Amino acid sequence: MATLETISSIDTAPRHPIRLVANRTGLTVDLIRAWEKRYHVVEPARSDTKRRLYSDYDIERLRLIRIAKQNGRRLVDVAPMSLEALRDVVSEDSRFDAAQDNPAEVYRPSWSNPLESTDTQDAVDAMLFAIQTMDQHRFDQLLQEGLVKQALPAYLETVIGPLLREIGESTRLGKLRIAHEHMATAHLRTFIGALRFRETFTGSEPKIVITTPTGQLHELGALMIAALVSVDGWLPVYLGPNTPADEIAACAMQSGARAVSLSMTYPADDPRIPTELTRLRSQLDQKIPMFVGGSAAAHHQELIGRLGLQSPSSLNGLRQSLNELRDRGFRLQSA
Amino acid sequence: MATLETISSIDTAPRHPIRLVANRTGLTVDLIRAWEKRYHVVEPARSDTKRRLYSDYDIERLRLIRIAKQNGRRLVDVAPMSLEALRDVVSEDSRFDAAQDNPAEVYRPSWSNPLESTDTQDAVDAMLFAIQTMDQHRFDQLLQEGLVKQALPAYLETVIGPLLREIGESTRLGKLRIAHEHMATAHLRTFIGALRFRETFTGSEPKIVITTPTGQLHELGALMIAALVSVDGWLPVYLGPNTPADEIAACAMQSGARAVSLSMTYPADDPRIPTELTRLRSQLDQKIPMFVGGSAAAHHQELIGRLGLQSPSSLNGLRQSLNELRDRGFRLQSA
DNA sequence: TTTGTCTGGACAAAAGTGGGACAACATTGC
DNA sequence: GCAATGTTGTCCCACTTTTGTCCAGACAAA
Repeated sequence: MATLETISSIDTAPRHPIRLVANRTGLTVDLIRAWEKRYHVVEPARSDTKRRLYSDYDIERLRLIRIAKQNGRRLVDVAPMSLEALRDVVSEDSRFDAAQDNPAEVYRPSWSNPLESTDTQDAVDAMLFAIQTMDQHRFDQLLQEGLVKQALPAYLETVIGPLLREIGESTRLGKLRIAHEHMATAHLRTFIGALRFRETFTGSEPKIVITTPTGQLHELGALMIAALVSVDGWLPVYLGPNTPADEIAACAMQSGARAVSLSMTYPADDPRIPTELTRLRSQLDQKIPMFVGGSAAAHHQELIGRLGLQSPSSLNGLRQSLNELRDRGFRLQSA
Repeated sequence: MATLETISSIDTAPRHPIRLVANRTGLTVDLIRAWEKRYHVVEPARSDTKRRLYSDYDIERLRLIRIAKQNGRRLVDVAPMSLEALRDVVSEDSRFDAAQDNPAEVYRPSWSNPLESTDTQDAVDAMLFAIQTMDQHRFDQLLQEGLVKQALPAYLETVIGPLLREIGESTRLGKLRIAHEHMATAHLRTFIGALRFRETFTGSEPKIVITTPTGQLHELGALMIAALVSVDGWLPVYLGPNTPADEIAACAMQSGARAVSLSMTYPADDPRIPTELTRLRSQLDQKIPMFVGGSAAAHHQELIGRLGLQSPSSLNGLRQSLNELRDRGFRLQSA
């Protein structure tokens, strides 16, 4: 039974080119070579033409060293360490980081509680009050009520959207606790998700892949879009948040989607966004339009223009574009 | 489970001209020919006049190779690979790319493994098939149907749990793409979330805070617990995934919860877990029991014992503990 | 006739290699 | 506080290997 030894061991077979190592570790090719030259951080095997060939073990080492550096360690110190020592160092550092948290604060409601919600601002305020008082039942009730008063698209644009913004802003300012935000987000996830099933399904709807790119962990924007487009006779293929470009492309192909929509909110300047969008655009059939929305889209105007993506300025704009696309599709099919 | 292998087989009938292949894969015509000449990447059949005729299989190969190249692989390395090997390589790469935050949702409850009757195994297989073919409507239908046949607690334990495990495993093995897993996870999030609203609400239920600790991003285990306990007359205060210890404590205090339940699955050895659990236990009223479950709980036995946490070995065990707690509470209140 | 594909080869761009330079920054010694 | 020294990421060069594009002339398809 060699299991105990072998389980945790990492493959030391050399097979990965330097470019792949750079992709996986987030280091640059130059840097990997420089580290090797100076400190022998890793000593990769070579191909018969002197190309470096790295093992999984090497990659893990580099990854850990990078994290150690981010935690403030010096390269000279960590370079000669064994994998185990590196793991220890890294986990010790992150343990320390986790310890510094924000202090608890006294809770005091900062919104009044408008019982009769006349206009949308009142509706949002009432919901914020319910969130702050952790009154889940009331929150659900308000969400349901609002939906009765307005059609879904208007409701999403005038109530849910502003509500999300207020929640984010209030949490940032400390008016809401993270716990409140979490509870509200979880409820909204359930609520908006359930909306999609209200529409009947005929099987002939055009499909649209909806998700967020790698690094974007907030899914509510995308989920709102899924709910919205299902009203207009699209069938959303909803993938949740954080989907790699390759997977989005493959999904669009397999499902035969006619469009792709991405939502980006936070972090707005994630360096992976340009790469991912470019990759997706290049892998996707040119006839399939890509829509990008969300607050972070504004930070990538140039890229969006260069890649020829569509970036509607509002949910309504998105609806209109999709309606046109759908109708154009119908004409094509019948012609 | 031969189904999963067979349905993914690809047509090898040669019929596509090179131009179409170029359009579909995003490669140029010249490049496809060059790859063939130099590395025999694909060896298409020929028409009677020597025109190349590609099969769907060839196209898939070329598509995968293109993606592998974008991931940093060298053409020489990937050219001789089989389709399966290519799939492995590509899915491995996109999993470990600098993205590296989204390893397959491997939900392996430490607390279940009943003998799986053929009935439920069939149900799971049917769902897996729907997922693989991206038949969302069918998947929803199957989820709903299953719920009619069994009571919710049994359904969660015998169908949903095993399904999650199979999805995780299949994705790891490359039988499912990450996109499939994402779609399935998103649907399950919606489905399980909606279950909580089936129960009527009297306002007198004891509350239980349910979430996952910092670093644990997979929420389905926690959400299942929320659905489960609402059947037994608890009101879940559900916070979604990744909640810091301080926030959980504050939430328990504000809502007046009688218990806290945490789900931990991946990563099992996150160094933040001990810190967070210790912190939470110390901030929480000693009279409030903490339940921890999920596959990662097994990695922290010693800690769980030291802190005096409860770690039921099955969903049923959790139910029983909570029922006792609830009834004890009633006696206390009426006394 | 016009357009597209085929073969084989030529050529050029991209990417990798070893070596070194250099600026920004941190640390040390005084 | 300041200068000297050490650390580290980035860039440049000359050269090799790998990979993408282009061309010419023959033939096939529309």
